Amino acid sequence: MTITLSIPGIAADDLPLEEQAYRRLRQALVEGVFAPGEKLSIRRVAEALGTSPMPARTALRRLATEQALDALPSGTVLVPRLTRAAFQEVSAIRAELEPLAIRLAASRVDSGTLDALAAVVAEQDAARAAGRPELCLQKDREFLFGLYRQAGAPMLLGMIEALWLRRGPLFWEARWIVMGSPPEAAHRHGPILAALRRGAGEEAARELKAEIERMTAFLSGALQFEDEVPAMPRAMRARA
Amino acid sequence: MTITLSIPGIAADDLPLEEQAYRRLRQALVEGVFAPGEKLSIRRVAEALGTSPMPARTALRRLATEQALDALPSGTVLVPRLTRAAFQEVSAIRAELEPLAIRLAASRVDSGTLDALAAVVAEQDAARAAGRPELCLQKDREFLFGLYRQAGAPMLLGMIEALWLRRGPLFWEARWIVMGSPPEAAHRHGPILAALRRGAGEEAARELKAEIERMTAFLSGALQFEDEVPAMPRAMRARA
DNA sequence: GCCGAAAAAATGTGATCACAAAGCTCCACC
DNA sequence: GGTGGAGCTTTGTGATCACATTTTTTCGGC
Repeated sequence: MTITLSIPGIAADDLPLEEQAYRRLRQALVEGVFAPGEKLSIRRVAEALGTSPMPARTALRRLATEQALDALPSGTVLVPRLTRAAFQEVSAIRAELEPLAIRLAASRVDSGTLDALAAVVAEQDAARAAGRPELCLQKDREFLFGLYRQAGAPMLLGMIEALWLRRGPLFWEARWIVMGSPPEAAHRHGPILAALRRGAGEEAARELKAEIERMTAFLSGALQFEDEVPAMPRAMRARA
Repeated sequence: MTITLSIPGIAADDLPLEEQAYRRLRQALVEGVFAPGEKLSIRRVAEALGTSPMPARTALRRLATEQALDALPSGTVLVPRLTRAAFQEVSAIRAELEPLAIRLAASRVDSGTLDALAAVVAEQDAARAAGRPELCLQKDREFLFGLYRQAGAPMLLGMIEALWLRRGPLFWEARWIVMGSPPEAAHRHGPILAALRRGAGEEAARELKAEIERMTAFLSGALQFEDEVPAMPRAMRARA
């Protein structure tokens, strides 16, 4: 029962079903649609996606391979619980890789791109002032990845994306905390931009590293992790 | 036509065929069985493995996901050519992540493990003296990963393994160069061990970083990369 | 001899089926 | 009331088939 969802000529989604499944699952993971610890069975996901089990199976395997999902020895795959240790591990790796990306980008970025990034920072500040946390986080991501893309290092970019994916659900839950947090916990991208304009890549990298470590310390104190929650809520959301 | 290759009770390879295919392909990649740029079709690999196309397909996809293989837009997968830029990118990432692993391991290793690692270093020196490059590289890997495992950081370990996998074929080709190289190009693990015994994790990390950067600079000058070879040999090895 | 179009082969994708193992349910029995 | 096991359900795995697309080969024409 294959149902074409849109006119084949117009649609941009002529991608393989497996790719669509992968992206939708990935998006759902970032958005925190699934509860940590929830089992994702191939057939259930396939049904939710309206496809045969095959694309779902491949997509789930891909996500498990990049550790965005955990795999049981039986083969069953489930949404990982981000423990405190895992959060700190992800943060420690970020604190090494993202400054490296900044250093690489520093010698390649042009002033036009820096202007565009400055605009993103301004939009982020506006979003924060307007009390729109999800837009604020989106702009934050836009700024950083816009910069990382300039590094011209595709593998590094992929690894950083995987880290963000892993951290995704937790960070999404934490957005309200971030909004109501004291000023010292807010991202400060201005100094990074300033350093880059001066061509001081090393300094920009140090700024970012400090920012990540500051944010990690704050969240580490503000968040309650999966391994510290006595009872698991176990939400039953089958949508994908 | 499913042929059980060994007695089900005794064999340790009761793993899923997909897992076996994945490991064999991975091993083959590290050993440089495939020529860079060689296309690996699902059916050909499946035939070489003696299975149906399905496990081969999943295994190839997994390897492509972790960027151990390149994927064409058509879906065809091929052995990546390690360009100079890619080699330097991998090295730059290694120079950040592996020292981090050392730092994390520093506060957790016990002296017994350090003794065992010292033995590995001794074995490596012996292998070098005996002119056995493959054993020497094996011991090198054994030493470093033995240390990284102590970090208690599974994601980090997985990322480092992926980096080594990507670098694998090239490094394998380079083993003769490394053997005949001047002393300043040889790995020096002694100082790392010494620093760890003193509990100076930061110093050990700096040592390793310097070692990786030294090695990178040397290989960068000694090796001829895929993007710098005028004609591609295009070996036809179908074995898996 | 060389270029290009048509035919043929090969390839990736996805659906469906069969099967074995793991998990769960429910009821009998202690 | 608690426990254990039989039976059913669900799950992952792997094979096979059909189909559309891409790639290669081949052959005709310039």
